[in-house]
Amino acid sequence: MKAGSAGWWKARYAALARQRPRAGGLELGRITEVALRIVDGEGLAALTMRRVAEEMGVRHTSLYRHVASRDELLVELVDHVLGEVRPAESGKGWRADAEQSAWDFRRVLLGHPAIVPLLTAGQLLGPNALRARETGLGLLISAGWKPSQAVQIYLTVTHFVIGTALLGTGGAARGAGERTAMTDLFAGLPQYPLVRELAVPLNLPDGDQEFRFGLTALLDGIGDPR
Amino acid sequence: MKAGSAGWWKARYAALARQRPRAGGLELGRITEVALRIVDGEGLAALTMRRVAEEMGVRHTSLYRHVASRDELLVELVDHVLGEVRPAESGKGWRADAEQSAWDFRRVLLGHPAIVPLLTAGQLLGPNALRARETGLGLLISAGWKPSQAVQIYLTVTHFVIGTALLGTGGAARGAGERTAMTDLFAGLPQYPLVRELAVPLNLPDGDQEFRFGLTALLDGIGDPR
DNA sequence: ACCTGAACACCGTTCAAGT
DNA sequence: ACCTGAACACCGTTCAAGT
Repeated sequence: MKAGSAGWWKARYAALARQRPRAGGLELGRITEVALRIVDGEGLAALTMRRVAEEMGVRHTSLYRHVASRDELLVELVDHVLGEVRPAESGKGWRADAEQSAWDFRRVLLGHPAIVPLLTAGQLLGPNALRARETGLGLLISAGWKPSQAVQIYLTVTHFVIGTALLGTGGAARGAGERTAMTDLFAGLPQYPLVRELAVPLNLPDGDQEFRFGLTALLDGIGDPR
Repeated sequence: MKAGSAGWWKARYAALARQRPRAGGLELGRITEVALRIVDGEGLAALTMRRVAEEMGVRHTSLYRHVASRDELLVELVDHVLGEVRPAESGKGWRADAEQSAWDFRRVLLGHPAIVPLLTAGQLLGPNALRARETGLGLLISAGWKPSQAVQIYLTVTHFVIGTALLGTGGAARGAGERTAMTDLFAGLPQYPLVRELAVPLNLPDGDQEFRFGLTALLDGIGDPR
């Protein structure tokens, strides 16, 4: 059973419903917290089973009593992070709500850049993901969009947020060193005059501004329910 | 020197310019081809140095004579794939050109789904990436967009194409098995009625249709140069 | 100049054994 | 029920040695 698949989540939901408040604090919850701390601080590559175990003062083989694989841990981690997204409630109409939701989703993702690539691994079917989906669709449908349009809009905007988070964090040239290296590189490549001339805005994009530009264009282009 | 960084590419361009047509066919070119074949057929995880070497009838340690690391091989692979993108030449105005470029870029990415995640690793500074960038910016600027606007539009559309390719290939539920598993899952989750009702369009999105919808909205929202 | 063999320092995962 | 120790089958990478 592949971690994160529909079948996997079905078993997972069943386990959650069955679960009694255990004595020593949920072990999986603690593992997830430790994993998130490692990932936030040192990136995804630093998240090894051995490292998590070390942090918890336990042998790495013990973790397999609580989590079936590293992949499964990553799936739990993703839904845990999605739990930080707050439901939109601007009261200013669907477009304002959509904008606020998008910005809030972005805020959460930028807070945990290392887990963003994991959002592309497959369907997001955890409780927090489904809650956000339900809220988003409800917002659009009660604003007058037909269900099929609501799906389209929801997917497009969500994918836009994930895509820009993914490309904004990886793509920007941080630090003065990388910036001068870039100038150096283009200085020796006269065959690309526009690329060279526009090196600064191209390579030091203001992520928030690009996000605002794209989101505005997208929502302008979508228009209003008709 | 981190593979794919500006400094790394500078050295790489210098090496390319210095290079004479070698006797036995470029070794790095052959390595890249073998790597692409593996990746296309079996995914990124199957691309190990040992596997590439085996495919070439050589010991894996020999590869390090031609490529400094696996990361470096991945960077070469990405630019190699970007070489498949064809320059747009519709002759029907900037918007038609932009649409055609976006669809062509999408076509290339869907042809090599396993390398799409690599596009988010950092700046794309290889010769094929810069050529595409130069062409795209030229197209926009000669259509009347100001350079700063051209950069904004170019980045937004490019990121949109990458983002949808990334999320479309990973997100869709392929196959009847996964589809019935999804139905099964939602049947047991009455707390998400909209998610359940709209399970089919949400989880079996037509990637091309979502792409068309989003691209149209984006370009509609961007409008024309003013 | 290029390839080989042995070795190092890591991984994730399994499983019998202990308590 | 939970943790441990040893082991397996992998990785990427380095480097002295061969030709």
